[in-house]
Amino acid sequence: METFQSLLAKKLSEALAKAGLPTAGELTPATDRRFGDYQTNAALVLGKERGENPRALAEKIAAHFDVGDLCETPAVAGAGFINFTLLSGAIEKKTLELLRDERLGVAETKSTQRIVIDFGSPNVAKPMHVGHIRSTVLGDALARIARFLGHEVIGDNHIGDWGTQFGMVIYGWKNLLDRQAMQRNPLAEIVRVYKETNERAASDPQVREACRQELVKLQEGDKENTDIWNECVAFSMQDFEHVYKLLDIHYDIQCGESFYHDRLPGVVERLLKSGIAEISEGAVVVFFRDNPELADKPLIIRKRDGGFNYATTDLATVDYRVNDLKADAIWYVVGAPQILHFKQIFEIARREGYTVDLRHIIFGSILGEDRKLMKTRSGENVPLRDLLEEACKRARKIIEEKNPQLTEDEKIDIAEKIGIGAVKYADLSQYRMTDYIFSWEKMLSLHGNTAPYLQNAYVRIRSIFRKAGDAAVATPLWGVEGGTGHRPVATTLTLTEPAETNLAKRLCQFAEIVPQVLNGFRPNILANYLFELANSFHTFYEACPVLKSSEPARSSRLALCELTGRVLKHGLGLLGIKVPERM
RNA sequence: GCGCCCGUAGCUCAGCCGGAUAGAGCAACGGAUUUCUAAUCCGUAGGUCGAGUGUUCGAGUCACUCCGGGCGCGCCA
Repeated sequence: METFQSLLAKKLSEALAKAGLPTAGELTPATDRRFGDYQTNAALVLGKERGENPRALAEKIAAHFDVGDLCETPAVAGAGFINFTLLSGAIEKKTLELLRDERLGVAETKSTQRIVIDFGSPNVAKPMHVGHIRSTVLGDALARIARFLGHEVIGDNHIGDWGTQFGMVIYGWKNLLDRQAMQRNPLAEIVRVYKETNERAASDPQVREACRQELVKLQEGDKENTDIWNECVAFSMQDFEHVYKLLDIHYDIQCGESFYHDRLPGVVERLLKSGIAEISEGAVVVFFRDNPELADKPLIIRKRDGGFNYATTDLATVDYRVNDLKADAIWYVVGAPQILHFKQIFEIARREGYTVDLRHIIFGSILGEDRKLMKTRSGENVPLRDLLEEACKRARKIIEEKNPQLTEDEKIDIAEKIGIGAVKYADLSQYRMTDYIFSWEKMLSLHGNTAPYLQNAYVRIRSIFRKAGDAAVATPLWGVEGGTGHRPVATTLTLTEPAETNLAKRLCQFAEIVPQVLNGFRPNILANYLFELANSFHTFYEACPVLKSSEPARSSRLALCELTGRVLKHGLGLLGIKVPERM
């Protein structure tokens, strides 16, 4: 199914050809309602190229434009814009098509890729905290969207389970462990001894050296240290799993840093052999002398003491993902501070001849309400687990106020959908590059541009269908998955009220918006669209009674409700956000 | 010192490859509910897009300079 935008774009290039003009400019949604629904700047672009009067060119193009039953006669306006206004018949027809389409009009991509998405990546023996939200939630949303568009996605959790910190963890385990505390809350105790060791090591060189020795023993395969390591990983994984369950995050694979341990020597050897790396001051280093940007920024891939670092691991990871997983693209959803690191890694991969499409998807920092950076190390960060539970608790409180008659099970379920949804939406609705100001108030506010606002639109729709009963909504919706379980009786649509037409147009735009998300990795444009859709629905809801209206309006409006509900549910689903039936 | 990111309404933010008179939400103020969930809707007010130069039919968007904030730059990840 084609979108209005692509249909009009096609007609535009036909018109240009008929007018003897080359393809030029673009066809976009109108910037303002006054200008109709879509616009093109083709005449402006051509006017500039050929030194001709843009308005005259616009008139010429418009004259050759075959409107069919799609839109009104194109209008030339301003400096030479051509504006298109859809005919309501075309909107009605398209809306009916969408009702029958389980993909809601969204076309699958023509160039399917196998994409490894590296996101989340918490560290073992460190608590997951607010700083992990962005990578996890953003990566998951991108994975869902890419998958929906037809890509083959492999979500990979590159867990930090093999770093230098394990020297400290093992040292702390051996010297500082409180067995009783360990039984009560294993992860908390591991974190405690790690932190304490960290502090001791900072001031005591002997402790530092001891930690280093423990790390070397672990890397050499020492039995005792390996056992400790295994236990630490297992305890941490339990905590991660709990959080992932709450967040509804699912990975296809979880190849942490330790997974690549055996491959590291081979990476260094290969790079030395090919001359990409060289030995410098005892370490193995890659220089980028012919790259002005990186010329003074070499990358160490083997330390003087023979140890490997995360650069080595990341290089081995590229190998694995390309050679074993057969990835066409790898997306790293990792914070902005690592820009330089990935530039270096990508440059090495390029030198080695890899053609895989490597993307570093960066995002801004998480700031406290004081606008200062939330430190990730040895700070008093809110554990993610507590944060999410707090979100649910606060949602629960509001549910008790608004809807106390719900059953206990319903309240728990709804509180989770609202609380978690609020946290995710607060993040995803913002452009990823913008620094994120963490605020309980904002995150959990149930007013304005928030998940609960969108969820409420869905709930209102569901309420209508519950009230409508069997007579109005006899059979399931064409068995479509993701349908709301009922189908409107309408086989034709009659849009008369402005609120109806606006809502229908909005619904038609879903298919135009979703593919754009991957262009720049911006889930916020989908969030923004859904907010506008919910807004259009609420306006419609206020202005247009559904069940109390008479035919044919009643059936038409039920159809609009049905479709709105499905787009909201599916759209929020692409962001990893669930919708409740009541709230 | 070098590099990257950011600077838009009182606050939090949209604004994709340059397009028409820069948009939302919150807060403020004024309205709307015998109603399918008011967790809502409608309206009013609010701006030198950090500053300046340049590129052109056209700049929040591109280039350069400066100011302010953040991050990063050889053995942590």
